[in-house]
Amino acid sequence: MLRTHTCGELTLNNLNQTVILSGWVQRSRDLGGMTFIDLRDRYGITQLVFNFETNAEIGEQARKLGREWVIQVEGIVAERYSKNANMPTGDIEIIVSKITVLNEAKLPPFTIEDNTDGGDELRMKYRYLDLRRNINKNNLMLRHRIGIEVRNYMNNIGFLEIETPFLIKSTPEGARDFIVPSRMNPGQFYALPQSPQQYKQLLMVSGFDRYFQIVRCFRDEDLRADRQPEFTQIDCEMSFVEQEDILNTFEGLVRNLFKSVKGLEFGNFPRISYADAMKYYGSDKPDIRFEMKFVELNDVAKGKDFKVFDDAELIIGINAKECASYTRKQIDELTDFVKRPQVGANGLIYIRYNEDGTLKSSVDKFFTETDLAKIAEKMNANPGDLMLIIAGKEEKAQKALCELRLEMGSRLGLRNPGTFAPLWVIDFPLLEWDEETDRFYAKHHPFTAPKPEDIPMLETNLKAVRANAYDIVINGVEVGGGSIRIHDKALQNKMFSILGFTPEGAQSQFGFLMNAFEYGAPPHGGLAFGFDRLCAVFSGVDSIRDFIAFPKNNSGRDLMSDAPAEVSDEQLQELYIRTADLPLKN
RNA sequence: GGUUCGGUAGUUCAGUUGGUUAGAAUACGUGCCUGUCACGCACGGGGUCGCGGGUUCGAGUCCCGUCCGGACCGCCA
Repeated sequence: MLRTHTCGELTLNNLNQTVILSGWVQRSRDLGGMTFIDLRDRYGITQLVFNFETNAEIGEQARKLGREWVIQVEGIVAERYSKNANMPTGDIEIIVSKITVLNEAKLPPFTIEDNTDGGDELRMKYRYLDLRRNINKNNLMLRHRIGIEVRNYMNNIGFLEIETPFLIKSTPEGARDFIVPSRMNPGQFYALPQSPQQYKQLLMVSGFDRYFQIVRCFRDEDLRADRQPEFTQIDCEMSFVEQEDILNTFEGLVRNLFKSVKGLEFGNFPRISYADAMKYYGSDKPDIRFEMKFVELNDVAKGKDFKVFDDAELIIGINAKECASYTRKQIDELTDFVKRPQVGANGLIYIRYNEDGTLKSSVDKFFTETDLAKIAEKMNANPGDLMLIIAGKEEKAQKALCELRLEMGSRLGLRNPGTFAPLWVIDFPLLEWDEETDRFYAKHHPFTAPKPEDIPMLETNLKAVRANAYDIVINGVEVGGGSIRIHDKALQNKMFSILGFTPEGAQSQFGFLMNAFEYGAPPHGGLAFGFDRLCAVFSGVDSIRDFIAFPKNNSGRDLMSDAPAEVSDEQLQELYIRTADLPLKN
């Protein structure tokens, strides 16, 4: 037997038992007359003790053990002289009588400790070692926990988990597909799914009225801390439902996750329309852990001969409570922040509402104290507050002020990772105009149903048509989104034509789905959660990589295996792929 | 495609205006130490300053190029 117990379970209840433990040497402390070794496995750490007075021979063996060696020990559970209240096994230690070295280990390139000395790159290269650390281990355990809770909950309310194919047909809409050459069909390619979208709709046609799947998805787009080329969705679809049914069902799921995983109770999630989200937060995924809503100032700010304001399409501000004491330097910092190309504002105007009731601004040349007081009143500002104002084209100003609002929220400590503010964003626009290609794109995807009351506008005002589409947002992170789908063939054809597909083009891209819809498609809709993001949000961190066992870096590389890599000419020849078109190196 | 930050000991970093033998912490090794748990103390080994070129009497430091990594914008229905 290699072990009788794990390294995390022994307590005073096991006193005087003879036990066998196996694990990794975390660290040793050699005090001369005695040596302590921390033995680690997935379950915890147990202290081994070696006393040279009672058994010098085994003490000598213990001294030779290096970091991360894999060992097995046999010994007796004893009560500690000096206990360690910080660890679950801190009351006991093992008086070891026998050591077996199961495997020696090279010195790890970074220390396997909670406060490791390793940098990101190195830890990625040796990811299997990094996963020995508590932080990563706990993240993967949380992921497992959430996955189990999702499956239990969905099962309990009648959902079936059904797998869909990974080798599918490429679709031109949306994200770039990863493509896979077909050896048996020269010159032809599969695509890896960006999501099981069309298959889950086919399952609705098949009558599986409650489907879900925890499934890997693939998108060949540039990466971020919260975006990986392969990621996992909790993909869900339901038949015979309206938007309200879906929101309620999945709000139930999220509420249950919060309760079972975090022990938190929530009432009904607030709902906000896309239009209001943009108006008040400048974002379709607002962080509503704090207020600081946008206030539109066009009527009180224009007409004072200040060109920036008079020329602006939109003038909006936020009220940073209790920030009137901000120094010139701090305000300059904020100005630089919004002027960064990524944020894109041309400048920042401030109005300081001093404690004595006077008003001081960066535009005093154009605005009298009375003018400023009007703005202050509109922004609900009080003495001690600092108003920050951005003007410009509507979209640009909203985006910049959104960034500034989040920055101020962070600076003021209003974005506590332990606080959770979920909400639904609903009534998304159906279509999005693309200047570059001079055509409409589906904001969500081409199967999204317009709101019934907006259908007449498909003939008159495409930009104003709203969709039965919705996102669930937690703490400013879009953790899920979905829509009611079109199940009416005529409406679907109308959509394809608006999106610029010829009937033949639509038939060749989506024919199998369209054909299926002729055989009795039920009304249906669904939603997909980003599983990795959900885990990250639950932990209050930004990076989903921390919740993926073996993630890619932001160039899409696996630093550990060094994928992607070149393949042999033979492999390429089998696939009828020539290398001649590759960019030359050097 | 773009913006920006970084690359110096196993590791994390410092390195002033271009100037003597490139430092610290930690890790590692050796010795001492009987209650440690970030043990302590002493000593020691450890460097292609990412790579290539240039400027200079002299380059870790300045310039050009290049490779690698991080963050972000575009992109991500």
